Amino acid sequence: MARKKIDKTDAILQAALKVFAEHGFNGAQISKIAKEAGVADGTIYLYFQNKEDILTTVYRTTLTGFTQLLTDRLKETLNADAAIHAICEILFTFMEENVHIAYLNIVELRQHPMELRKEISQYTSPFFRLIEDVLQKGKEEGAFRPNLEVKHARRLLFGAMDQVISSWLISGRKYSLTSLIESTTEFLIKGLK
Amino acid sequence: MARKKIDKTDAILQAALKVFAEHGFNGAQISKIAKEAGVADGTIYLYFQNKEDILTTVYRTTLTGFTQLLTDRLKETLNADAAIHAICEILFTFMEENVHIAYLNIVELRQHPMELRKEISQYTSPFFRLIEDVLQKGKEEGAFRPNLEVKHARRLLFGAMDQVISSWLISGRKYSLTSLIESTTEFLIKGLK
Amino acid sequence: MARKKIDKTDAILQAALKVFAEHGFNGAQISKIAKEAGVADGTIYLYFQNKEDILTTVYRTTLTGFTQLLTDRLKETLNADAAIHAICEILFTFMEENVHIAYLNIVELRQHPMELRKEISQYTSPFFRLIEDVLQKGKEEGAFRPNLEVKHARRLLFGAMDQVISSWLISGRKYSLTSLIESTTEFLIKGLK
Amino acid sequence: MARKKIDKTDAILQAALKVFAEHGFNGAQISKIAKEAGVADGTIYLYFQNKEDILTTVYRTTLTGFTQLLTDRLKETLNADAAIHAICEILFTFMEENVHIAYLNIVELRQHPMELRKEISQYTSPFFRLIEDVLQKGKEEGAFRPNLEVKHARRLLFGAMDQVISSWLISGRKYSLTSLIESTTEFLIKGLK
DNA sequence: TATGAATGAGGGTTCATTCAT
DNA sequence: CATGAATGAACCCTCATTCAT
Repeated sequence: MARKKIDKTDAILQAALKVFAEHGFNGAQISKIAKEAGVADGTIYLYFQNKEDILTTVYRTTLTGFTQLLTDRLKETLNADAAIHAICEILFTFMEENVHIAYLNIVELRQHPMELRKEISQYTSPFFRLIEDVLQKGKEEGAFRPNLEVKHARRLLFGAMDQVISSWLISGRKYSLTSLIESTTEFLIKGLK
Repeated sequence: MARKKIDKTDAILQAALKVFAEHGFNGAQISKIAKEAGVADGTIYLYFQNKEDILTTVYRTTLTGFTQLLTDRLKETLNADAAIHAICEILFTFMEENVHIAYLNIVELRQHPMELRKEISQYTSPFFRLIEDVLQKGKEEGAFRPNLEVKHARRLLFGAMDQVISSWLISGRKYSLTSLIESTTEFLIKGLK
Repeated sequence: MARKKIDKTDAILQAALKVFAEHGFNGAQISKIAKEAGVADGTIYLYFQNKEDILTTVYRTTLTGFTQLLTDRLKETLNADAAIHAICEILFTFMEENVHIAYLNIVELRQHPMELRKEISQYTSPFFRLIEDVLQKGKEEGAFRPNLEVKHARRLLFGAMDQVISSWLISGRKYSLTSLIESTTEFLIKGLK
Repeated sequence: MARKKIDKTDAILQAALKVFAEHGFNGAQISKIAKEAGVADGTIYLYFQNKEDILTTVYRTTLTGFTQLLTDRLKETLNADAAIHAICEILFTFMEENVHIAYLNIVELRQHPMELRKEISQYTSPFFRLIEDVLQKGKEEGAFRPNLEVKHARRLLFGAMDQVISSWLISGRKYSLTSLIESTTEFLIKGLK
């Protein structure tokens, strides 16, 4: 029973991720999501409060999963430079393997009223904190310059990588995203020295 | 007469910029824009084809103005490093002085159907080309590393700066954006070496 | 279930017939039709594509029904003169019993862009062909004059009857339409001899 | 001055006739009529009360002119049969020479709320009375059958001719209307005997 | 739980009419 | 008299949400 409930919730979230990514929040009708999930329109409201709740949940589960993945991987890294490399590698690989999430990110992350955006940023912050931890440790280890403002640096890092991903998507994914890991990492690490 | 027409066009564009920035494209009702501009709903359609046309025009005028400003300023720069500094300075200063444009940028730039997005990218590309020119020249001058892929580097640069601006806006502009010019420039230039 | 769907489709068509007949296509607001049908505005769009689709469907069902009725009746007629009489009788009787259809006919039949008109003429042509068949057979049987141009004669016939109906409606139906069957038939048959 | 006023009134009426005929009442925007007439939108309201007033006036002037023409011609006819022939000839010839009026007739004559239609029928009645006079005289002369109900016969006559004109227009005027005078007249006269 | 038919508020756009110049 | 910019009411259609089954 509980199992069934999770299955259906999942089906809806999967469907929503796809439809949101393809059409954006406004272009994603509930009926489209329902059809994609193989349930009735009304059923969706048994699992979610409203359309916004679906989007929020999609973000939460997605980002939680990604953050967990990154956390695990960072434990294996030996030094700050390797950690930066790992972050970029994990991010690019993950996006190349989960294109819907990548699209959702650029299509939706920036288009909402401040209110909703704050709700969403709640789920990005663990990811951001991971980056900041790496930067902080790198600073303490002497790998990065001592006057580095960690939060600001995190924004520069994330912004740069995010833009690379966006451009790749907008181009229609005509080239490999992971092939850009090395050159991107070089830029980032040098910038932090 | 002609003067009056320009005035009204301008009033509508100003209003539209504000309302689009505050509510996004979908949340911006024509009636809201009209009220803000101090005209009747129908009047807007004497100056613009439709809602999309307003957004497009806002982008065009806005970005054209900014690009012109940047072009002029870049002529005065002596070397590649100074040019990078100038780009960041002009961008941050402009955004701090034109908050609506800044908001519009993060709220709208990425949320539209591909068709409209291509229309818009038409107006961002001159700006991007300016950055690329600087990078190319810097490469040739030996200021940046020789294996730099110009387009990719432009994305890294723009993404990093863009994210700094976004974060500043999302924070509610609680700190000064221009105060971040130096630290941002340092990151960018080092990354390019 | 299916039953219910048909009922609602029918209710909307009935309402539409009435409202179209009273106000014409342009004067017939969807909300008026919805109210008359006892449904919400949006419900109409669950059964029809758009306003035009409603009108088209009204015509189709209406004219199909009438043509069927006439076809059946014509099978029983013995000669050409009787057939002409039957056509007039069926037409006048039908219109007297279905006033809305009569009104719709004169209010709407001729007022639309060519495109829509062609769509509609699709449903009138079976009726016209029935008349033409009668005329052709009458010609062959020697009941009508041999140099009769069938299509032209059909227009004369239909026009004459149609005008009688129109005048009757415009008069406010102050007299009986069916009482004019004999005199009308006499005119038509003599004209064809 | 007075002359000028008439000129402009005329220009507007000519333009309105054309635009109404081409697009129907609802499809005929005031701005279209104004442009066609070579005046400003507002100017139209110096000469007419509103859009409906323009249509009404177009009908009045048009039909008055035609009725006058017919009156003159009927004076020359020697007998009832010749008069019927004359009516058909004048009507078909006039319509072939004034296509806009012909179109206006079928596009508009039947599409209006009863109120407006009665206003218009005011201007058609002189024409109808002319036909009725011919029929009455023919009855008295013994040219037509004695039990002929004049009004009813007029409707049959007019309806038949009107339909021939309509079909001709709808066909795109691919054949000559006047070539149908003889066959039409034959039908009408025989029907009246 | 699940369904999907029904709801009805909301919004972009048109265009007859007005009025300041 | 003439202009045409401005007005704003009106209307078709969409779609998130509800609720009877």
